[in-house]
Amino acid sequence: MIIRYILKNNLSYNCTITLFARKKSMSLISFDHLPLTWKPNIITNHKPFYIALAEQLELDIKNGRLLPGTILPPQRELAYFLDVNVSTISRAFKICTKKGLICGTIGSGTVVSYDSLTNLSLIPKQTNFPLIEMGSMIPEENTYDEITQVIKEMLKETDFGKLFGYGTFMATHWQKEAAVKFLTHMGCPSTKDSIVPAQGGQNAIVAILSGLFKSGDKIGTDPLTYPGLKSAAHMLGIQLVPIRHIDNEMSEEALIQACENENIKGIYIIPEYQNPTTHLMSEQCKKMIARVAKERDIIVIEDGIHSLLNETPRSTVAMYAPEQTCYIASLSKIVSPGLRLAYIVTPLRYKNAIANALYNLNITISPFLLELASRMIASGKALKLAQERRHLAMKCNEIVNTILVDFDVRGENSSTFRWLILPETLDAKYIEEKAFNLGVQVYSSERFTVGTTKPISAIRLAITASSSLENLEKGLIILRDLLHKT
Amino acid sequence: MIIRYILKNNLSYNCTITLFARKKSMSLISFDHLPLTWKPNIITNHKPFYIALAEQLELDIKNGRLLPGTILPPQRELAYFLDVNVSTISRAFKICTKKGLICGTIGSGTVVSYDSLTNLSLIPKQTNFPLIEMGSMIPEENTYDEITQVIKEMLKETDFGKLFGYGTFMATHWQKEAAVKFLTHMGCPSTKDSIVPAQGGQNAIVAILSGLFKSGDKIGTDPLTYPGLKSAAHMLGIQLVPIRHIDNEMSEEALIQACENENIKGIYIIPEYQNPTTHLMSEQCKKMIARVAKERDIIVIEDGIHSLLNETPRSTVAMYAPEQTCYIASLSKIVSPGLRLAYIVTPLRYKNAIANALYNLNITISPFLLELASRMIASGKALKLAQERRHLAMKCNEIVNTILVDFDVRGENSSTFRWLILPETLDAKYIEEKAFNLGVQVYSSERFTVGTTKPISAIRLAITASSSLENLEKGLIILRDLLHKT
DNA sequence: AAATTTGTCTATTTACATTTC
DNA sequence: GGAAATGTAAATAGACAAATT
Repeated sequence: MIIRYILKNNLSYNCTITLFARKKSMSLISFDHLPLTWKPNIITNHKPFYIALAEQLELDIKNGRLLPGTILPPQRELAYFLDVNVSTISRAFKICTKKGLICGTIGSGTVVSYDSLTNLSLIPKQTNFPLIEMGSMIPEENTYDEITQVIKEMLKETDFGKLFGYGTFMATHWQKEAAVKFLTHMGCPSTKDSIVPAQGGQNAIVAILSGLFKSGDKIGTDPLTYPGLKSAAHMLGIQLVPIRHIDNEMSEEALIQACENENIKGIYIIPEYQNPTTHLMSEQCKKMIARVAKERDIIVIEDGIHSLLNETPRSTVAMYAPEQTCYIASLSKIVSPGLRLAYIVTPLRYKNAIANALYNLNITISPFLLELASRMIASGKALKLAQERRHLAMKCNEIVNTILVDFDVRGENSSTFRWLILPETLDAKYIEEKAFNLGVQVYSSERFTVGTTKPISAIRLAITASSSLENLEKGLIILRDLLHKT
Repeated sequence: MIIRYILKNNLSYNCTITLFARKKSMSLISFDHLPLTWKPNIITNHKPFYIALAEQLELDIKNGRLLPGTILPPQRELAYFLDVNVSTISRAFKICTKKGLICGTIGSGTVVSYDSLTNLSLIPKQTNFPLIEMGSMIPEENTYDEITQVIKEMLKETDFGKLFGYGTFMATHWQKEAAVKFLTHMGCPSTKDSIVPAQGGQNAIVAILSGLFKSGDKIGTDPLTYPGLKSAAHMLGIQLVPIRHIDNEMSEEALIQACENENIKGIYIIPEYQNPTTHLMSEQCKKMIARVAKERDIIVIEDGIHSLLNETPRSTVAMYAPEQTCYIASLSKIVSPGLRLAYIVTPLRYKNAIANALYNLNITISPFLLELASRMIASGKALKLAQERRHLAMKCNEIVNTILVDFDVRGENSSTFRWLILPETLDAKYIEEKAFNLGVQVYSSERFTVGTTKPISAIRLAITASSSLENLEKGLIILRDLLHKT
């Protein structure tokens, strides 16, 4: 049996003793000296072997027996060790790959994901001690007087009550006009026909993913990206593939490689104020992505979530490759988080699929909120709120720059969050935990990691999330002292 | 080879000639006389065979070459005909099963689904001629003065603007109290801890499905059910299994069988005013479902979408099996469709999973709409609207009963829709088409069918959807005349 | 640059379970 | 009630392709 294996697979181990030891039936020989990084002990319990193996793998990862970054034994070695076929191992690994626990590359092996231990969802934790929130990107407390004002005006009109009927599924003409206007400020060209409204940015992402992709499809992303995309993709069985960066941007070579080898069907990007790195994508990179997308006919999901932090509109990939790009323009972050509204700009060929997905998810959106948003935009109040948001960010950033002057904190002064690079010796996750215990919530790089890219040690600071500038200052000082001490 | 096949499988065809003809290599012999119901012509085009086969099957169904109800040849016969292994056929069939195109039963064979040709989504069609809407269950045009009134009151308060901030993710205490009160009127026991708000009933369904089930899981349903469930399940790769009825209700035997053989993880039911049959579930059946659910530990998704059409609350499965049941209480149909709000009552053990799923889908819901809904409920205005809705239904039903007196039209007089049973000789889908051409939109039974249950010929009439009683009358007369004529 | 390592995919073998007759 | 018909699932065999050495 061993001989057969060697002959058939042209194996050339030079240690025959080891080879002999691999045969399970020779149970007297101990396996202890074998160099396998993982030696699962499978008790099938009448379960199919591949399922039992997958469960054991998951357990061992969750228990910390297998740490992120661990390279698992080659499937063939495991197969031999466990006396089953390679395909059986492969099948078990595939289950865990779909769960985002591991990630395999031909030639290099299978690695335990770096985010396998972080909780995917970023639901703000309930604590029984006061917490300075710099984790979730919840905009500051605000009274939103402009919105109140607009609602008051709306109430004067006789048709007001009708806004609680079903409304037109796809928005009225004038509402779409308002959307087009809004999108112009984000640098995204659009027409009334290309716009579909969704219940917020996350809802838009889920709709695009579920409408244009199917379970098993792959989407390229930055090596660190928005966790909401990760959870949505995970929910739909869509796999994310990190595209290697050069100078903080996707490298053309890596992108093309992902198209050819991984067969990705789309990419997700946040060109302005990338989450979490705060990076602003260069003109050149936008054009490169547009070109590659056109050449390979892949779908670009361009998330303009922070685009209005730019005072004047910058270019978009949607501009350069309108037939490839689904652009998401959310109002939540910029105008008001309670508005739960986002516009999707889609090429005509994808419109039906996206509209259908939205119908499956929500049936329809609130006509009241849609009308409210449209009026906020038409009246210019939406942009005014964006302006205020920028001003607040500036103020917060002054504080950040002062307190964290000794550190490498990436991000423009107009950014509502910053990216604090830690010395390589410091484990970001450890700092997140320590900070939490000191009453400051921040999120470490692991939470944003895609696949098996080992994230640099860094922390995202949502600087406009805390309830006051005083709190921000307090939180930053706690963080600074923690870093100096550690 | 043939001999081997016969020996191995103990086949006992008594016509050797036929058997000989099955061998592909004997290409001179024609296959024309073979009794296969489907003879695919597979051109692989470098695609894997199983994928090519699945695509061909889908094409042939969509093209009408394979009609709903057609029994496909046994997998073994097809395998023989195409000279491949049974498993290859099986794999191809599985792809189409997941798409809802076919449905296989061990022992009985594989059948083309009856809803394989109907468009899953019920997005109201755009027409350039006036259409009397009796298809989509869109509530009538209404001015919703009560809502306007409540918003006016809300505006007077100083904190109003804060309702456009992020709000508390899971609703405030008093909002939950309002929800509990609302749920009491629906007969569903709840506590503040067991309630999670979603953006409307459909959103709630998607959240429960994606939070508690995974791709490949099976859920039992009525043989005819709400199409929104079908599309949501389809989107998530969840398979629906029809549970056979006896006297218009799920039969205990069939339910237990589905648990044991199909391994269903849950069931979806609409006990009050079942969509589309209008059936009110008996006390006995509710108790039976609760008992079986407890015994087998399956999840009951109880959709109370029409429960408030009952003047006084009836019992719920949630009452009898609170640890098994996720109850959905939507405000859209009863209070106002523009409100986009539903409450999910969940057993504690499922709460986290559902909350997480909702976070993945929407991040959060509009605090403004949540507050508005809570006040509508607390002030008793919500129930008043439900009352109005019942009254309107009564008025509409009088008209229905008068005009369609010659027909078998199921449903209480308080129902907002009715179920028109057609003579077996009439094809419901044909009537739907004809009616549409005459300017009346109705939905035929095929749209509600799950799997391969051949639906009875029937049509759902959404009687409160048309814009006026006159229109309803006009539409019904057109329909009556059409039926008399055909 | 060639050989080796390594993950992945398709198709097959085999066993199994349920329904029908 | 037992045999046949029928779909399904697990594990295997073998080929393939990318990455590493």
